[in-house]
Order: sequence, then structure tokens, then C-alpha cells
Amino acid sequence: MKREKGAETLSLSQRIRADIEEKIMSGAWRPGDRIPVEHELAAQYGCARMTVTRATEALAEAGLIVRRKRAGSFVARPRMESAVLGIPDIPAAIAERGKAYGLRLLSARRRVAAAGAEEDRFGGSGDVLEIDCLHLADGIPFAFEHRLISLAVVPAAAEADFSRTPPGTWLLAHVPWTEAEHRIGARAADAHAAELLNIAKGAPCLMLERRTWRGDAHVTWVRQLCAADAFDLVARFTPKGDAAG
Amino acid sequence: MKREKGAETLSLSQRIRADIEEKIMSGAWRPGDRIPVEHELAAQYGCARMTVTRATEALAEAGLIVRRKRAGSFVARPRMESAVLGIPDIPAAIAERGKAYGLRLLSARRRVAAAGAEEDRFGGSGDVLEIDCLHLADGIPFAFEHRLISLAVVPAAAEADFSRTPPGTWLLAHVPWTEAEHRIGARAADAHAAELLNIAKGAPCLMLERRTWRGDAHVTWVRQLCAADAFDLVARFTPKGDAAG
DNA sequence: CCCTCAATAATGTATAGACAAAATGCACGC
DNA sequence: GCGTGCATTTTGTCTATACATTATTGAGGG
Repeated sequence: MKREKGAETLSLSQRIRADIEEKIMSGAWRPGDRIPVEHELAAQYGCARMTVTRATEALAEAGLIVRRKRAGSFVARPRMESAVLGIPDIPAAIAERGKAYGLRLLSARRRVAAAGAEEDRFGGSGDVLEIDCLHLADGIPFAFEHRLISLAVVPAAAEADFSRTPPGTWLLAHVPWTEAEHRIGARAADAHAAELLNIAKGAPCLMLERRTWRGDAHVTWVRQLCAADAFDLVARFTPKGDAAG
Repeated sequence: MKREKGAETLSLSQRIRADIEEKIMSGAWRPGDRIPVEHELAAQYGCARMTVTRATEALAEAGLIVRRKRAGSFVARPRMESAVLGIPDIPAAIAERGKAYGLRLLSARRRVAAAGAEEDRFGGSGDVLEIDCLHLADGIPFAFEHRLISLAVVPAAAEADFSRTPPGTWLLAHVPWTEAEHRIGARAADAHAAELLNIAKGAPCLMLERRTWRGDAHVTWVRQLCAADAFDLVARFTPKGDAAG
């Protein structure tokens, strides 16, 4: 278990980094502790300070230590606030479990985004493409997707064939994005979703909402619903410290 | 919106990094494109190659580019698989919304982990502390927590007063951990949880399960359930590329 | 045409030194 | 006792150079 070392020969700076990391992870050096100053470590390892610096810099970037001029470097206070979550593309997720992916396009229409709850969440304005589709795993309904795409930002979307390529996959391949926001929650299936997913009305569903930007422009907003027993999100991660990215 | 620059003077290597990042983010350099070789960039910026190297190294670590000996450096193929999810401590999450946190310890008993569904998920063995508690926001039930703590790894837990300090908070403060795994899903409330959370049986709930290790030893396993309308997880993130950490 | 091998161009890592910037802590004066 | 300012320590960054490593490319031989 745990991290794969690969057993390859580590470079000296990587070894220094690993040594410090081990000291921190094992608890030998506790949060707030000062770690040896760089020239000291350099002497200890018989190398130039620059070599040590590269190790400490990387550790700082990873959030394990905090470096402060004149004061020294300190073990960061761990904050378990952030986890790297693997959020797969739906076709990829289905393929990963060895099932056949299927897509059913329910509707796609062009309209103008006006004021409204949905548009508020989307945040964009102007012409949008509104798409409903169903993702299938081995022919069984897996997730219901409702999406808005800004045609001002992605005019090419008007020509795309979303009955063959799922909109998410198409967008990922065609539109670069710079920022996104996820909202993950549980919801009861409404009548429409229940029918499409072939579950009881009111049955629990996992909801994933995603807004995507390119620069300041809203690219797309999507809500995916899938039956509670069909899918869980799983994330594995290691602690990080205070330092901002 | 978007990223805060801070407006501070960037170091040269940071500026080089930012310039390349901008080229990639804006789409000027597309995935798979080769970026100028380091000595070329060095000449362009009038600096030593080492300075450029620090920028490209950081970009590679961040997953934006891939560096290959002899071949050059290339813009990484973006994979939207991972997102940094803010998963707050429950008391912190409640405090953040300006509500008063409350805790109700339902039960805490010591027993030996035997074979069973729950123990399988936990993965540990030996003496465990089994805790049920309820987190309250302004006195209203917010989340139901069921937890196992390995007493072999955390003997001090036997003495802790979990009627005052929530187990998660106590553990975070007292036990260093090296790895964790989250599982996020939707579940229907069973009779017990429904009563405690004051919702209908079968109502959708957001479930968060977490296993935590220290080295190879299992520290704790916890399952938290909260009513679907009480809480969503929200994550904001930027794209990353192929490169492994 | 294919295989092999060597030249080569790129990254990978390290060095020793230099100066900048910041913050700590001490000495000094009041 | 108390602030004030300066010296010192430590990180922050960069330079110029050197050699190692690796995969590509091209030349030569079968």
C-alpha cells in the first residue's frame, strides 16, 4: 500500500526531500517545529545549498513546510481541508468498470438565456444550447444530464452531433477551459428523472453540478443525476499544510 | 473573478512560468505542442538556463507540461479528472455559515473488531472505539456520524471526552495521518438515521465516508450522513495535465 | 529494406558563489 | 523600562558552468 517508490535511484535533492518528508510524516518533526537551516543540511549531505533549496522549495510548494526569511523553515500545520477528487468523465467511468457506454440524446434546442433559476446558476447570457441526454451503461440508464452551452463562447457547438458524442466529451476535446466549479450533493429524483433513470420517484440520487469558465466567459453549466446505488465518488489523498498554492 | 495575482513583483522564473502558463491557458499553445527549448527561452529572457529550468520544472510538477529528455517539453493533454475538493470539518463548516455548533454523543463503547461488513470497510483489527454522535447546527440535527477508532494506533482516544470535542476534531489535533480515502455518495436515510436527523425515512442524504491511515496502520473509519438539503460539497479548480506527481 | 550503432540535442542534476530582502534580536540611547 | 535602529541570520533568487542521462536521428552495413 501507500506511495509507490519505484525503487529508482532518487536524485540527491529528491532524497533530501524524501528524508524531510519522512521525518514529518512519521511525526518525528511535529507541526510548528523548525527544521535545520539550509546550510546545515547542505553540510550534512555534503552538497551545495542550492541542492537543499530545491528540496525545501518543493516541500513548501507541496504545503508540507513553510519557509520564512530570517526565521527559518517550519513544519506546516496540517489542514485536512482539501482532497484531490477523481471526477471522471461519465463515458470514461463507465468504460472503467468494463461496461459498454451508450448515449441517448433527449433534446437539444437553441434559445436565449433569460432570467431564471437555471440561468442564474449558469451565469452566462445570450444564445445558449440546451441539451438533455441520458448516459447508459450496458444499455441501462446510468445518469441523466441537463446542460447549457454558451453559443457565444462555443459557436461550433451548434454544428456538433451530440447524438453520437456526449456533450461533455465533445467540449473537453474542443474547448479549453481555465476554471470550473463543482457542486456535489444528494437529491431526490423528481418524476422526470425517475422515469428516465428507471427508479422510484423520490429515490436518492447523487447530483454533480459543474460550471466551467474560459477566462471570464461562462462556457457551460451541467447537472448530472445518477441513482444513489449506481455510483460513488472516491478520492484518495495525503495531507497538506497551510501554504497557499 | 478568477485568480488573484497579488500584483507583487514576480521573480524572473515565476514570470517565465506565468508567461508559459498564459500561453497554454489562452490556447495559443495547444496540448501536444512543443514549447521552445530551454536555452532558447533563456536567450529570449536574457537569463541563465537554470532560471528557465526552475520555471519548466514547476510547470511539470503542476501537470501543465511534460518534459522529455532529448525530445523537449510539451504542453500536457488536459485531463479533467481531478479537482481539489474542500472537505471541511463539520464544526468548521457549521461555523462558516454563522450557526452555532452543537454535539450530542449518542454512544461510545470499546469492543474488538471482528469480521463484518463494517470492519471490512474499516480494515483495521484489534481493539476499537465505536462512536455514534450527532452534529447540530443551531440546535438542529445536521449530520449523523458513526465512527471506529483503532485503540492500538490511538490509545489516548480511550481517555478523550467526546461529549465535548467531536471525534474528528480531536483526532485531527492529536493524531498525524499520512493518507486518507473519501467516498462520497447519496443514500436513503434508514429508520435510525431518519429519526436522528428528523427527516423522513428514505429521504435522500449525502454520505461521506473517510478512512484514514498512519503509515500502514488504520487510524479511523467514519461515515457521516446529512440530509440532502442541508449540505452540498463545493469545489473550485483549474485544469491539470497528464504528468504524474 | 531493415537493423545497429554512434553522434547529438535536449533535459536532469549539481556546483560554488553572489547579492537581495526580510525579520529577528540585540545594543544603545533616552 | 521602553522604543528605535542597526547588524546578522536566513531564506530568495540568479549566474555560469559542468557533466550525466536519454531518446532521437542519421549514417553505415548487411
